[in-house]
Amino acid sequence: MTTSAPRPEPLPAQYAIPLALEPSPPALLLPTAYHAGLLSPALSPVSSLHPALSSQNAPLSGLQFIFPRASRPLLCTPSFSGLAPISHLQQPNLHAVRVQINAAISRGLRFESARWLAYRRNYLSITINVVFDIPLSALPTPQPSSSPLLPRSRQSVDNHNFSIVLDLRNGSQRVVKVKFFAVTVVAEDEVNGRPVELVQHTSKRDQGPRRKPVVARIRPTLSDGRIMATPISHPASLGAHGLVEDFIPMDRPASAGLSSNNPTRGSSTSPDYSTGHDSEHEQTSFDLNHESAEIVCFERIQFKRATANNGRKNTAQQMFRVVAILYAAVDETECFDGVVSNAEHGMNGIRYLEIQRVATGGVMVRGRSPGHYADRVGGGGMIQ
DNA sequence: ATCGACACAAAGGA
DNA sequence: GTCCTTTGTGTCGA
Repeated sequence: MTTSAPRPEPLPAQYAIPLALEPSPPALLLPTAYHAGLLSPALSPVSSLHPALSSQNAPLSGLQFIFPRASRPLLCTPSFSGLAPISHLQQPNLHAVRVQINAAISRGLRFESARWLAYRRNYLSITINVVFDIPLSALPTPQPSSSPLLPRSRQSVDNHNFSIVLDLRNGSQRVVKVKFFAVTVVAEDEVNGRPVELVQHTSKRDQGPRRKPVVARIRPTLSDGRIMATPISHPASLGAHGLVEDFIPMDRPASAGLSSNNPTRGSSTSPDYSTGHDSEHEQTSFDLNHESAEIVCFERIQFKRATANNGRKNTAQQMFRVVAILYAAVDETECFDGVVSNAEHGMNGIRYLEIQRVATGGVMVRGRSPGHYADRVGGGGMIQ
């Protein structure tokens, strides 16, 4: 043990209560906090949790961790603030659909010296949960072809129950049916909004590919009277914790996951990036696994670069923020040049329209080892 | 200074 | 106990 510092000690109790430290609106402690109703008191808790989640759905005062290795400093998360929707969803009956994106960084950040701190080389886990807020009276008719694998309390909801209102340059609007929804995570400079690259590793880390975080397709699911967004996944991609660790990238056919010989030894669930076409397969060809939770979890995310001027006095400290984005995918043919909305091209005639995003406040990202900063003037990893 | 690559070590699971 | 996987981080060179 001459080259490595000892494992970090468990966080002192005061660090495990970000609510008391976070200056911005209340933050999540755990993904399960969504289900405890902490984030959205107007919404009822979900009862159809995956056992791995529900068994740990203890009161937050117990500070239960849903991830292993309790010695890691986990589960401090800055709050994500909602911004104004960029596009508007509605149902065919013109009922407006409000969207709530709940996101948390459940691993990889520390709260130190009154700011959020990350290390470029350490993994982040970012969880996203989406709730489509529709009055019970306006709930769509469930699909008759709902998967028999679904728990009785859940039924998939046809994406075509949702439309998006596109603003056109000529001032008019156009209503387009949603083919499917997707979420992703990006980062940007807190001051100027310029993109900051994130990378996602496989469990092989340096031996595997590094990619941008995938755009994870999700499916609206009627769950106990609410429409939640369930990650579309396949059994091999479910991790040991019951959380989804891997998603169908935009450029991977949905059917590939079912036939891939993705090893499931241990908790390793390496994403398979080898195949490469987009798919417009409707999710009906891809039954929702009954173990899926209503949480998308992006594992092994890293900042590609550090913030500038870390630890230098009399210089402007650069800060990054993490952004969770909800997209609605529509047919490119329906989305002609007059569309004002923020759109990104997918493959095979799909265009991703941003519905809404939520973002953290500033996060300082250190590029070197913790020991480097601990040795600085002030010691103890002082940031100044 | 930053960042990628290589390496070692610690923790946990099989 | 061993062996393997995962991941934090020390170090070095570009």
